[in-house]
Amino acid sequence: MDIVQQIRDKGLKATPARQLVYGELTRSHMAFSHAELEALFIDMDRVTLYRILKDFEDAGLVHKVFDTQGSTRFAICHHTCPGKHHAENHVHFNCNDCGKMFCLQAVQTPEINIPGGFKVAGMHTLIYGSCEKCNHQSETNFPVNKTDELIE
Amino acid sequence: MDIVQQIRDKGLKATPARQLVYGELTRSHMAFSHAELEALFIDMDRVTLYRILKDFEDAGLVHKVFDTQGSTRFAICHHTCPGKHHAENHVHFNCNDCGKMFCLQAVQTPEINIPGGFKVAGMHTLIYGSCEKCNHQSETNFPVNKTDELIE
DNA sequence: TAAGTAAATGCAACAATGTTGCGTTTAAGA
DNA sequence: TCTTAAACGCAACATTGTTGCATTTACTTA
Repeated sequence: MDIVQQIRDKGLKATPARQLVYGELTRSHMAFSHAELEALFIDMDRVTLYRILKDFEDAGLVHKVFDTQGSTRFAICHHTCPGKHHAENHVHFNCNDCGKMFCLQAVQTPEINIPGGFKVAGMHTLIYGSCEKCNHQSETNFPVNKTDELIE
Repeated sequence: MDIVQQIRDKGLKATPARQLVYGELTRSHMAFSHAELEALFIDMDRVTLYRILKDFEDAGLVHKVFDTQGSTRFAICHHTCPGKHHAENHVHFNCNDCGKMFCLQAVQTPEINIPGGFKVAGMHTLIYGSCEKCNHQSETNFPVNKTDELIE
């Protein structure tokens, strides 16, 4: 299904700005910060971008996550989220070196038991370390080749 | 060991403000936001509080965590952290109702395997739901008694 | 216990991130 | 193509955190 239709299906108008943002997010498994998107779409108004991300989140198109620095990031919802209540039951990986954040769709958040009177509703799992690209670069210590660009 | 000595042992001067902050943090297993501490110590300068928390973090006295809203919180390091590198291998619980955040010292972060070329350095586990107090209040629906104040 | 000094504080100013109000423009259905 | 609610662009504001600098204070040592 095309991008325009996916946006419209959520009751949102498929404006050019929204198509750009949604397109970028769907094309990768990355969680983007506002700053990253702003740098990508330099003509886009700052406030408009904030509102697009908020609207997408409310519509269940993207989910909001926080990286190891506490910065807000947005990533596409691959498993359709029912409205504002995001399942978001997968794990995120944050690279300490390049700062990029990956959605590991395939990895579910683990089960965990906690003591005390806590009623558990869900959990966030954020793994950090080195992503493949950075990892590889630091080991080999010479410029990586073009194929590495395809990893993400 | 007393608070003054613990602060001095990290090479920091045990000023009144630092004693107040460190005292509050040690007395509970809670992770405090800057705003919560500011409300607690109304005469304390905003910037001073920021610097105290930063100094404590650098010294390994407290660790920084982020709650489900992405807000920064600080909690005491119960297992002595070597300088800036915090072990912080325990789980945190964030109450959706009262917003408070608890350090579950007894619960270690689970083991997890992830695919791809990621090199894992560590992980953050944040569980959310209802804390005992809020949980209990919503069930009973009448004012809780004084003993509930002791739960934390 | 007084003096010297590096560290900590308080204040003002600034920076980054996010929100709100409002007038203008535009997507999409009639 | 017309209409209109939704989205946008801009300015202003709010919150959170940082930096520079002059003043004060905790701790050392004499």
